[in-house]
Amino acid sequence: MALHLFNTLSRSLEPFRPASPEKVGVYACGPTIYDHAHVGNFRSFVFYDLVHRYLEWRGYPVRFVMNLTDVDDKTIRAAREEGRTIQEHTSPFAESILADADALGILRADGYPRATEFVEEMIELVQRLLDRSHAYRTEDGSVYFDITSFPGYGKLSRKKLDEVRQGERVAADEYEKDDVRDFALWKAAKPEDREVGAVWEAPWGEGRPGWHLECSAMSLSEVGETVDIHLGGEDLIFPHHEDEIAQSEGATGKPFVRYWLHVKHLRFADEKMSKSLGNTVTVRELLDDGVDPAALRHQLLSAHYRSELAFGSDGLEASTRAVQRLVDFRDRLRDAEVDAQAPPLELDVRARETLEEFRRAMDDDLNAPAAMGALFRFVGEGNTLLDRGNDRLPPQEAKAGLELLSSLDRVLGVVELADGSRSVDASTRDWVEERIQERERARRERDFQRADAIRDELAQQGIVLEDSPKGTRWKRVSGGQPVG
RNA sequence: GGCGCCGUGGCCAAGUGGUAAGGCAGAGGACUGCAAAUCCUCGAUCCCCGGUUCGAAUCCGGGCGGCGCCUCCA
Repeated sequence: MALHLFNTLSRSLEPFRPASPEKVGVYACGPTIYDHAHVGNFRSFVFYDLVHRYLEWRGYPVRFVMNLTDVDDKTIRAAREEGRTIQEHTSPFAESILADADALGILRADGYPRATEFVEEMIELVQRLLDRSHAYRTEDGSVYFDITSFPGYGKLSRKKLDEVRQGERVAADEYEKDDVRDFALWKAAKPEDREVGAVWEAPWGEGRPGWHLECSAMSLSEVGETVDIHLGGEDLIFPHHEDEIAQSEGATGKPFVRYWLHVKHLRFADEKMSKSLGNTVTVRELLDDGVDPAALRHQLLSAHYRSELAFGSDGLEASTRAVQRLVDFRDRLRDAEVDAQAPPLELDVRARETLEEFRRAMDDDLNAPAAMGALFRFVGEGNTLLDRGNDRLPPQEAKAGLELLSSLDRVLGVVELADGSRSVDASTRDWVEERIQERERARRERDFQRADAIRDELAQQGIVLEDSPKGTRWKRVSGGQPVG
């Protein structure tokens, strides 16, 4: 079976066929960088990363781009409040968001274009739309897209034009449009735009780009006229993506996007997490509170992207333990005794089966929860087999098992993250070893009170001991209590 | 009002026609000095009511409940 994706455009599962085998172009709608990103945003970004990683795992050459919106109503308002230019205001947030992305093990994109870097391209795009009579200028120097000039308008969101409620938009809009449903390509400069440096020169007057123009311009120049996959949150379907299609196809006459994928919202305290509802939690806050980044990543992958994900501390707690189970199993397998004479456990057979199950799940519209189900089934059965074999197995089986784990983790990215936050420096290592030896002496003398005191002391530092007939093993675990 | 989604064991969550993956939590047991890790055992008539079918969590109709979009939003 080949990879299948649910295309919002057709509302159905379609086999994935990129326009060209040479390069798969992916454009992801990124954040507006006027504030720190919250967990809901990162549900999307982690999903984008899953797409990125899975396409590469599947062997596609990928060009993956995510934009950063650094000029719009919100950035302008926020910059004014701080008395800064939009540039000054947004730059730190771009850094903060990329830092959070790193913390969650998100692969770097091939590019993070910012709207303000593509104003020239946007102006050209507007000009093309004017030339092709898809747009018109108004007296104040703004430019609007004429949606009646684009017959396909509404095809993504499945809205009928005459059903769009018009009253509120008229009241809310202070510009002069021919038709209230038209949207701005270029907004004539206002004093508050000038204050924060959000003004550019254009043939039809000074102003700034409209709401949706940046994605079209950057997508066209950074990925190409036809993008294979365009990613975004479900809230962007209308009007953002609908307008992008109109602009882009209006300008190029070519299909803009082959596959539209939209992520459902994160639910937090029974409603969607969003800034306007004021129920957001930032990634930064969670990490500062000691949440294991690997657990957060695991949690964000634990529901299918087209389902709502109920976010909360119970889930984070469950994910923390689930991640530890993966790490423990990997360590157990890595430390197992390999011996060509060992009786076969057939772990390699299970590894092959698991790989197939994993691929089948991911091929089915990137079903990460089902894919992780296959992984955990392997862990459970693997533990049983190792128990049976007394942690001794043939080398090729150990190798097959470890390779499977690392292969699946190239997609999931959970174990590598967990390893990162569990690393221990040399001096701590020495200290731990020393304390363990001391505890061993106490145990030999059957001074269990003292032995337990040492164990507790280590536990306070996040070091957990596991006694076994082969000696005492130790590991670092993630500490801290999730909030929410 | 228009469009759409969802309702699976205590929590989270796969499965969408052949009688219920997985994670977490819980109970009992094995192992352990005690733990930890691990293993074994235990738990769901899949919101309700009808219908289609040899057979439905899965399809259809109705109901109840929750959520999203229609406006900035991942």
